[in-house]
Amino acid sequence: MTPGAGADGTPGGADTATSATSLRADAARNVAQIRAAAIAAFHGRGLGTPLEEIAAAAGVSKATIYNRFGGRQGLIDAVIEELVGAEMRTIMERARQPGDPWERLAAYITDVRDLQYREPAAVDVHLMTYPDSAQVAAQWNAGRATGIALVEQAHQAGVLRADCTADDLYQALVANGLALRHLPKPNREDYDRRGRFLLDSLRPRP
Amino acid sequence: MTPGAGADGTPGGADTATSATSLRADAARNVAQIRAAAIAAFHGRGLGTPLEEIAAAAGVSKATIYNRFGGRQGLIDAVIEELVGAEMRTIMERARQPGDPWERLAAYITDVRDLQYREPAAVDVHLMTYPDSAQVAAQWNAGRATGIALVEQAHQAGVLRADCTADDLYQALVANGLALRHLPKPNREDYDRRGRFLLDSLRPRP
DNA sequence: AATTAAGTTGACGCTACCGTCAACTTGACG
DNA sequence: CGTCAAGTTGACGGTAGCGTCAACTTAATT
Repeated sequence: MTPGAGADGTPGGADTATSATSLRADAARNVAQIRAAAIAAFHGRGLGTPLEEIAAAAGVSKATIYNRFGGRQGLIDAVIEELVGAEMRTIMERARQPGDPWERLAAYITDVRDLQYREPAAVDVHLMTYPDSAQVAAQWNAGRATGIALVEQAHQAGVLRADCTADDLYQALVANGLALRHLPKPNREDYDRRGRFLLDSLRPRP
Repeated sequence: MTPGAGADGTPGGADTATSATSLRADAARNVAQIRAAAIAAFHGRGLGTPLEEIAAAAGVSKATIYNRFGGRQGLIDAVIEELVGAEMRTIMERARQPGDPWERLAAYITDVRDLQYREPAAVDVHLMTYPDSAQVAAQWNAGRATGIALVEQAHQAGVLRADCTADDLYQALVANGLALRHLPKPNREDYDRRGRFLLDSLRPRP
């Protein structure tokens, strides 16, 4: 049996929770070490971190990652929830809470920007750098749907400038992520001030 | 004598204008073809275009580019003025014209964004992707100085929100360039609308 | 047309990453 | 403690780009 799973990414059945489908002890240990190393590496360098680096950090060979996870995609699928999904879900939940439409939209934007600042891997999700990962695609879609809904509600309440589309919002957030990825990281003060500029630019023109 | 020039980038003396320092006829022809190919390639793909591609388009071997220009840097130096410098200079001149400080700042931002939209190589200059090219560094500095001056004058006239710095402006323009570089090119209508958002976000808060 | 300096280039070695496989090692079980 | 399927890995071949050099070609000069 080919160990690496082409599509599902969980060859031995090492789902985030139930990693019990009869893995030999050493293999189970390696899975854990690789996951931990991947989380650390993705956190520091984004989802494009060379697999050999992750393997070295986990104390295994690159080939073992292919054996256990089937490649980068499977590895991403195995850790993206813990790395980004949980936080994104919290943010979207907060945005779905009843309340003032503008406050909710502003909170969403602020929260996403904050996540991008803290977590390079989130930028990869927002950019869909690895669109073939089912998990990433799902999270991307969820975020997109939330943004669309918030924009629509804000429009209906008249608290968002009329000519602003959901795509404009998406574009602004992605551009922000790209800047974080490619430019020296701004200090928090500057970053937050620019966040305020963005929010201000979205208010209805007086 | 080593042909490729380490620092000045013009080995045979093939300055933009006076390419007369005794190049053999075939070599002079090659220089012209390489320049033309580089301009076309940089225009389409930015300053990172593989040299082998440019060489092929020019009908020469990659090594000839190294012989005549000393590598990517020299090649950039040889064409960046024609490719970007001229337009940037026009833009800066327009911004230095006497007139309403806000109009001038807004025109500068609009013009730079427009140039970025039309010319990928301009984005490389704004990003300083190749900081070792003297020409590129010079253009970058000139643009930066112009931006700083415009921001200062706008502040003095009270037409720019007080908490906006020149770095904020730089960051916004660079993020815009990054988005153009890494995302599907937006249509003109969307792009211009977002430009208006940016300008609006810079006005003093009421 | 002979000479030769100037010019060109194919082929090479280098870096950095990916993905694979035959051969080896080892945990688990009788 | 032997057996062997499960697991690991070093080494390999592939891609994509860079920069260099010895060997070859050719324009210019006499």
